[in-house]
Amino acid sequence: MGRKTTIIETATRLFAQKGFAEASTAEIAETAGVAHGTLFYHFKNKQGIIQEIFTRAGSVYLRELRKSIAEYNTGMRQIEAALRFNEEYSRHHSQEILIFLRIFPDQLKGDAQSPEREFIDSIQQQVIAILHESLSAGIADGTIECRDIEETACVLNSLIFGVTHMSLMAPRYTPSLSEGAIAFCRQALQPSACAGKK
Amino acid sequence: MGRKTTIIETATRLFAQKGFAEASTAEIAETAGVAHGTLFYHFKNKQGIIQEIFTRAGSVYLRELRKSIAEYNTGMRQIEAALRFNEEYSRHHSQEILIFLRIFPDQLKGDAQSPEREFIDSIQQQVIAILHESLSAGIADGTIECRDIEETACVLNSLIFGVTHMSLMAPRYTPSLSEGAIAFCRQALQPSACAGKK
Amino acid sequence: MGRKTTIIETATRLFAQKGFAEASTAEIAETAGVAHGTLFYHFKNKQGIIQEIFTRAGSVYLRELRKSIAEYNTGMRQIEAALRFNEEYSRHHSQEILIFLRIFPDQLKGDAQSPEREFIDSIQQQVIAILHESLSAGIADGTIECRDIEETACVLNSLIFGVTHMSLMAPRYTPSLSEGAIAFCRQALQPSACAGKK
Amino acid sequence: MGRKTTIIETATRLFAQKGFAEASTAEIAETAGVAHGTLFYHFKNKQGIIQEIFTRAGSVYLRELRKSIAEYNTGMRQIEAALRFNEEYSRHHSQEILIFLRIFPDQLKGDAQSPEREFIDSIQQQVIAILHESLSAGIADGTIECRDIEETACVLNSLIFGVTHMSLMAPRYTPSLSEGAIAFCRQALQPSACAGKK
DNA sequence: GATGAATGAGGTTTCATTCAT
DNA sequence: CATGAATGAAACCTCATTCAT
Repeated sequence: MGRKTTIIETATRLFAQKGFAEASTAEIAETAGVAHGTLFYHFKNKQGIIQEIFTRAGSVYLRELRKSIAEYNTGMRQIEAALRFNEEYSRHHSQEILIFLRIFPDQLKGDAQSPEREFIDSIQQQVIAILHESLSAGIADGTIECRDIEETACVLNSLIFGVTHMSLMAPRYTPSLSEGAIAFCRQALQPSACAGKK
Repeated sequence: MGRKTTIIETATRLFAQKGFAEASTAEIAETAGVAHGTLFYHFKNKQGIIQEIFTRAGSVYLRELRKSIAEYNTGMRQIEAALRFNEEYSRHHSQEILIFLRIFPDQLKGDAQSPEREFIDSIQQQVIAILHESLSAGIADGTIECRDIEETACVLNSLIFGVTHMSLMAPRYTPSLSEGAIAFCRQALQPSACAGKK
Repeated sequence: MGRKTTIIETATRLFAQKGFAEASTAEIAETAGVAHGTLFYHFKNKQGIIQEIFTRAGSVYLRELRKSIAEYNTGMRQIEAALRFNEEYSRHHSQEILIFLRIFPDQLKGDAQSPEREFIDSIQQQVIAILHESLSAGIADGTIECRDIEETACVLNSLIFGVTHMSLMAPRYTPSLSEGAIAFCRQALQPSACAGKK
Repeated sequence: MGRKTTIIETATRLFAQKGFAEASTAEIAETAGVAHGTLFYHFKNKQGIIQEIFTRAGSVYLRELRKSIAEYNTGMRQIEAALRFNEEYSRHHSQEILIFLRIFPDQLKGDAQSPEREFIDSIQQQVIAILHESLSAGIADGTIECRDIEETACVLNSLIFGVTHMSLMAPRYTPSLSEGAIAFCRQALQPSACAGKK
C-alpha cells in the first residue's frame, strides 16, 4: 500500500477521532509512520488531505448507495433499502461518516462559495435526487403515496442525516434507530390503507 | 449591559460564523470592545465561554419549547407544534443553533465522559422526553397511533435535528422543510384512516 | 490580627511552598481572605511583600540567635549552641528559612547592587561576626583552638548554611545532621588533646 | 556545533545569570541566534531545557569528581582533593553550579516525587557515597578517625554545598574558603594527635 | 521520492498592577 | 481603608509549512 494511501487512512482515523483542528499534521505523520515533510510532498496542505478524504468517501458512498438501492424493484422497498443501507454503512465506515458529521460543519465558513461547500452540496443534491427517483418509482408502482415528491425527498434526506448523526454521535441513549425510522417512513409513505382495502 | 454579557453575545456571533477553533480569543475581545485579558477575568478559559453559551442557550431552548407545546391540547397538535417551534426558533436564534450544530461535534471528543458531553446528552434526553409525553398524550386522546413510543420519540428527535441542520447549514438547495416535515409526520403518526371510516 | 499581618503570614507560607514566581498575588490574596487590590494597598508591589518578609524574618533570626548563644559562657559551648539553635530554629520556622533558601538565590540577579542583596549580605555578615566573637571568646577561655578566626567563622557559617539547606530541602536521605555536625566541629575546634594532657 | 548545543549553552548562561523564571524562552532563542520555535523543536518545553542541562552537568561533575579523587591514595588526601576539586570546579564551571544553586530550590516544589527531584537526590546520594568511600579508606589506612562514617559523609557533603554556595553567591565578603575548609576538616578528621605521639 | 530540521506567525493564558468606587 | 473589575504586556507553546539535502 502506497504511502499516500497510508496517510489518507491515518488522517481519516485521526480526524474522525479528534476533529480537524485538533489532529496536527505532525501527529498524522507520526501515526502513519512517515516523515512530517512527506505529508506536504503528497498533499498541497492540510486542507488538501481532508479534501481528498471527502472526495474519495463521497464518491464511494454514493456509488454503494446506488448499488444497494438498485437491488429492489418497488419504490417503497428502495426507500427502505436506502435507510437500511445508511445504517449498515455508518456502522462499517463510521470514520468516514464521522468526518462528514464533525468536520463538515467547520468547512462551511460563513457563506463563502468555497469548493468544499460546492462539493458537499453536490453530494446532498445527489442523495436527494436518488430519493426523488425512488419516490417517483414508488408512486408509479403504487407502493408510495405522497404530497410533493421533491419536498418528501428533502425530508427523507434530513431524516437520514439526523438518524445517522444521532446513532454515531450520541449512541449511548439512542438505540439503533434504523428499524424505527423505517417503520416511521413506511407509515408516512404508504398509500392510504382504505383505498387499498376497497 | 455588563461586559460579561457583551462578551457572550460577541462570542456567540463569532463562534456561529467561524467555528470554535477559528474564532480567536483576541478577535472576540477586540470585537466586543474589551481588553484581551478581560475575557480571562470573566471566564476560566476559551472553553468556559462556549460552556456558558451552551448552558444559557440550552435552557432557553427547552423552556420555550415546553411553553410552545403547552398551548395545544391534543398529542398530534403538540407534535406539530414542536416541529413548527423548531423552525421558528432556528430562524430567530440561528446563531445559538448554529453553535450547537457546528461546535457540538467538536466538543464530543472520543468517548470521554466530559461535562460538556453530559450537558449535551441531557438536552437531547429532555427533548426526547417531551416528545415522548406528547406521543403518549396523542395515543390517549386518539390523535396518534404508533408502534413504540420511545422509539418514535427518538426518530422524531432525529428528524427535527436533521431538518434543522439542513435548513441552517445548506439552505441554498433545501427549501423550508417544516411544512413538508409536518405533513410527513402527520401521515406517519395519524391513526389508520379505515378504522376511523368504519 | 491586622490584614497586613495576615497577608504576610499567608505569603510566607505560599512563597515557601511554591516559590516566589509561582505564588501569584491573586492566590495570596484569596488564601489570605482579602481582596486582590488590598495587597497593593498595603504593599507597593509583590517585591515589597517579600522584602518585608525578609526584613522581619532576618531580624527575628538574628535576635534569637544572639539570645540563644548568650546563655553559654565558653566559646566552644556558644558555637555548639549556634549549631543547635539553627537546627531548632529551622525546624520551628521552616517556612521563613525555606524562603531564604528558595527565594534568596532568585533575588540576587546578576551582580547588581540591589538593596535586597545588601540586606542579605548584611545578615550573613552579622552571623559571621557573631561566630567570630564566640571563636575569639573560645580562644581566650582555652576551649577553642584555630588557625584563623575570620576564616573559621566563614567556614562555620557555610557549614551551618549547608546543613540547614540539606535538612530542609532533601530531608529524605539526610537524617538530622545537627549532632553529627556538632561532633565534627568540636573535633575541628578543640585544642590539641596532648597539649591539654601535659 | 549543532543548534541544540548552542541553545543549551546559551540557556545555561542565561539561567545562571537571571534565574529560570526570569530568562524567557524568547530571550534564549534570540541570544542563541535561532528562531523562537526552534527551541520547541529540540526540547519539549522550557522545563525540558533545564532538565537536559541538569542531566549533562550532573554526570560531568560526578565523573570529574571521581577522577580527581582517584589520583590520591590515602583517605585524608582524597577528602582534601574532593574539597579542592569543588573549589576548582565551581570556579571553572560557575554557570552550571550557579544553575544548581539557583534553580535547584525552585525545582523542588512541595514534596512531589518529580523526576527532577529524583535526579537531584540521586546526585547528592552519589556524592555522599563517594565521600563515604574515602572516609572508609581513611579509617583503614589510619589517616582518618571519625565517630560515624555515614553521618560524617553527610556533614562533609553539607559543608561542600555550603562553601560552594557562599563563594559563588556572596563572594564579596567571603574570601576563598577552600583552604580554610580543608584545614577545618583535616583537624576534624585526623586521628587523635596524642595517640600518634605516644 | 522522501526527509526532518527549522521557521515564525499566531494562539491561549497568566498576572502584577491600576483605579474608580 | 478596602475593593474587584479591568487591563495589556509578556509569557509559553503549537503548528502548518518550507527547503536543503
